[in-house]
Amino acid sequence: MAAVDLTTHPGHLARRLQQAHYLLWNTMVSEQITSPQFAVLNALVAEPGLDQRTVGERVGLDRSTIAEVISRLSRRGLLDKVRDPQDGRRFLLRLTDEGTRTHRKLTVRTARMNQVFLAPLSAEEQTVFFDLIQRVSDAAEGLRNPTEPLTTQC
Amino acid sequence: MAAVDLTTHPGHLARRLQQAHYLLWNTMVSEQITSPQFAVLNALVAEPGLDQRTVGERVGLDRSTIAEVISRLSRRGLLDKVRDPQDGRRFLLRLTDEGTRTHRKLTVRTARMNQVFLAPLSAEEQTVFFDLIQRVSDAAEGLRNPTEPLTTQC
DNA sequence: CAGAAATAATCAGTGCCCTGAGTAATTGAG
DNA sequence: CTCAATTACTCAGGGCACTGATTATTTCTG
Repeated sequence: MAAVDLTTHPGHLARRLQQAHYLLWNTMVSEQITSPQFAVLNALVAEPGLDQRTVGERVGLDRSTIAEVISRLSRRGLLDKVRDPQDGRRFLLRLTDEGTRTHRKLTVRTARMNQVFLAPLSAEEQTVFFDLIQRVSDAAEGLRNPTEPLTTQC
Repeated sequence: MAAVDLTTHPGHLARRLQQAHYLLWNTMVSEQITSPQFAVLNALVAEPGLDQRTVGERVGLDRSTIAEVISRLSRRGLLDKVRDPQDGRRFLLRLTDEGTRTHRKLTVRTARMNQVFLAPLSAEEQTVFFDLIQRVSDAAEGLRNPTEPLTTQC
């Protein structure tokens, strides 16, 4: 009797959107490489030699998850992990040739998939879609970090 | 060099949006009950006595995931599973009093959380936000089902 | 320089999410 | 009525996502 309408719950919509994307990715892009894995490859194409933590920051994955994703990519020979000689805590990450090839191939397919995925929206609507989601995500993320830029002096 | 901009990739945005929601849910709604679990409770408030598969359909969870979620809710005493006397394959699900109380309590908190989550958007923008996400999700979901309504005769 | 604080990575534990294979019960066709 | 197809659920297996605790290394401070 007191049930709510989940279609007005952004969390539920976000989950459904991600599921829909996951399924389309599997059929149109790759069954081997997942979307988060592609994001990691992409980050390392942009900035080779990043350490694990920073890659996680770039693609929005926490320390544990990024460790798993990287271990899978490494096991498949798509990237190399080497200890940073400057800082023995870090591992520096770099794509292998195979990793670079995979990224290039998936970039094309991903673009096609995004077109299909966004096809129900007009060009203007797509812009709004990106803008709204990004604003909500950024704001929510900001709620986590206790707004530390308030360090006036010290 | 050939890296792409992930902020124009709906899949990446969807993942970030869901993460942001997950974190806010944990701080503002509950650390015990997750958003998918709440969705199940909500479905059973609307339609008590549903079977497991149908609940999954209502909230958008596949057979395996819904089984896990229900088993957790059942373990916590929030719902009861009883064999359907009419059909021995089914389990009929029904909230316990505790489950109903939990749903009522979380409904209030969820509404508050949604307000905070959507605060960066104006009222009109919120409407557009729901509409766009829903259209994209529905369309993608439609790509899965091979449009079987095309059964002309047989 | 030595001990304390901070940092990068790992591990254990929980939960969500999907597929493919298997089991038990029901339904449908011959 | 009997056997095959269908259906509800379970199980095994892979991957994503987070927290809290631990380990190794570096950095900061007295």
